[in-house]
Amino acid sequence: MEGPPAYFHGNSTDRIKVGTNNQPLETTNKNIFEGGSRSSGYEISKVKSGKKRDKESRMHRYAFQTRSQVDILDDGYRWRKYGQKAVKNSKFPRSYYRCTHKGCNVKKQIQRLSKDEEIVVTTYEGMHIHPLENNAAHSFEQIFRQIQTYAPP
DNA sequence: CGGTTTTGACCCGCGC
DNA sequence: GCGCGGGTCAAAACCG
Repeated sequence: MEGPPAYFHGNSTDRIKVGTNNQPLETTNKNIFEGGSRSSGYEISKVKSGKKRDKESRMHRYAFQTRSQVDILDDGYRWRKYGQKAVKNSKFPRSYYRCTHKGCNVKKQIQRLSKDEEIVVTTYEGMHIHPLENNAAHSFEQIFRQIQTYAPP
């Protein structure tokens, strides 16, 4: 398996602190509820046959684009990476993270656009049922703040 | 040592 | 029915 981008190779443990606006951070909030042309498994309307316990997990989906050099944004939660797949239209692989809470099944996808490698699309799926770490909540709040107040040159 | 990343395999829905 | 594309699992490696 060769082909992982440089940023994946080198610093996978390197997490960006949101409070540190060292690099330009351009963010655009947009919700993607597309499901039209392709089946990407976006919306699970009906469950089917007694497969396994299937709860309403893929309900709240929210994604925002971030212009950053790092993929992992510190939102104050603990994430465990459980997969990485290459997307068809993207030159870069998509990473799958899951919240490491007890009973909190929140998932998170991180994808980088092939055209603009500076743009990182982060997609959240589900709702957290557990409070944030001590005072890490400020991280997420600051992310939101930067989303709305950033003014591109 | 424990938690997490890594990476290939496996699964599932859909289109041909 | 098979192949494709995307999503998840699980075992070993890895790092504090």
